[in-house]
Amino acid sequence: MAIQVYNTLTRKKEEYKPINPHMTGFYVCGPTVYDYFHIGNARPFIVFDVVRRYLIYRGYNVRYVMNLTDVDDKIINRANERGVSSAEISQKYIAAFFEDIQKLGVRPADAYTKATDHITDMITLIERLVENDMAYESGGDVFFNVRNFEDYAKLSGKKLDELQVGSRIAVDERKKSPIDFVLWKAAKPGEPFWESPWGNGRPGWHLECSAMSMKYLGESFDFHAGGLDLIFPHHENEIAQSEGATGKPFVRYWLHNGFLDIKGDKMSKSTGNFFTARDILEKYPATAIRLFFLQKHYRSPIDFSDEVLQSAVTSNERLRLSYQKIVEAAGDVEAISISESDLTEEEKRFYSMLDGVHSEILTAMDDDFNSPLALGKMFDLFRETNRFIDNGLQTAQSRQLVDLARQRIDEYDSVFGVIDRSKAQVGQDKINEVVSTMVELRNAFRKERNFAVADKIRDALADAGLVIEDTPQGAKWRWGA
RNA sequence: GGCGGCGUAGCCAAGUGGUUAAGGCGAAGGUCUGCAAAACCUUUAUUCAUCGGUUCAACUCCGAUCGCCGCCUCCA
Repeated sequence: MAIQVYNTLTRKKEEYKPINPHMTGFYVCGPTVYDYFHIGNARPFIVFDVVRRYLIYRGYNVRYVMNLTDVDDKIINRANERGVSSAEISQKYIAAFFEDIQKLGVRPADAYTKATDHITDMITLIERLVENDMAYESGGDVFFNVRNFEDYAKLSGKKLDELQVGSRIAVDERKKSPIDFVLWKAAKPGEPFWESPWGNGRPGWHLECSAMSMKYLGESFDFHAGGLDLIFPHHENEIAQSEGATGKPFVRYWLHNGFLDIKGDKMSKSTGNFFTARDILEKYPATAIRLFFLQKHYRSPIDFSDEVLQSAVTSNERLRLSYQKIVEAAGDVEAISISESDLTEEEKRFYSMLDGVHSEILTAMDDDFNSPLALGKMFDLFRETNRFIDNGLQTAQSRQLVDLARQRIDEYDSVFGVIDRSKAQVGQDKINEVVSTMVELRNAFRKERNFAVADKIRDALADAGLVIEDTPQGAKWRWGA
């Protein structure tokens, strides 16, 4: 079964066929670094990283590139507000960006490309467009000549005559057509600028993505992803700039994630209706935040609420504790091969459940990365494995099977990253000794059936975030949620 | 106005022309426990916004209605 992806360009699911069998090119629109990114911005970073991980899991050699847009009106405005340089602003928020995605468990891209490092590539691209009569200079600015690019609006499906041009932004009178967009902006006082054939200036918004994606992934590549709102104009204009210059199809599959809403409204910096990712990370574990996102399909809108996030925290705890239980139950198993004929009936059932879940998870993810369905199957796998363990592991084969389940879970979680392993180890420092002593004391009181004191110890530890569990193997402690 | 999306249990959420409408959270009961915790078991949608239509058969396709949301030139 091949992977099916929903392609915004064709508005249907298509089978994924690599352009180049040796390299899957994947470009994701990254941040404009003028502020901390908010939890809605985090969605594409997380979900497309998962898409990329899944492609890798399925054997594709993915080259994953993300831009850092560090020249832009918003950065300049922010710099002016604070009386610092644009570079200071962008450096600060690039550093913050890396901190935040790292905490969110997003794997690093193969390349992060900064717009300011690629000015000459952008100028070259504009020159090609001018040569092709796809762009024209006017008063130090260079505009894309939309009327000369036949395929314009093929991604967004808009009709040029019906675009309500100027509804939000005043139309520049130097444009040949109001729908033309700027490729190069002449320098204004107090703004960063670079030299160009059209005088000093700076690149327009969409240009860096065209220039950098083609530079690192080739003039035609497989995937380009970003938020729904980027379809128009950003990605539309990228197509125009790229194909207008090369005459080749730019991107095969366009992927767009749905929005994160707050009480039904889009989370947006311009309205002040947002929470930064770093604030949310203060309150919730990253694996719970990931689960929150991945339990909904990436193209659907999500309503952000503490209630739903809290339920993700609870399910995340369930995964975390069950995983630990599975690891402990498997113990240090010897690598013996499982021969099906030696298995008990129950073991056979478990073994075939493992294979059933495996194919269900692959089928789910193959179908346009249906992570909610796949995670549902993973919860099934946990429940079945817990039950299998609870029924008692009599044979070496049984423990071997549990270990196989553990391996499978590790595989799946290499894609999803929803199991919190940060608390897997009980503390190794002084706290460990203190807590162990407390637990021993409590055991002593329990033996004397002095439950009042024993419970008081347990309550005190609970206040410190520690959970005591009395198991058949004795009392254990762990960190709570 | 143009284009696009959505409406499934208390909440979140998969699904889709015909098997019991996944899974998670919550709630209730049970096993285990001194009590808990964790885990497991059972229960929790005769029904998929509403109304029509197509069909042997629709939650799934078509139409209408209501409600919600996004984009329409620098927002993920």
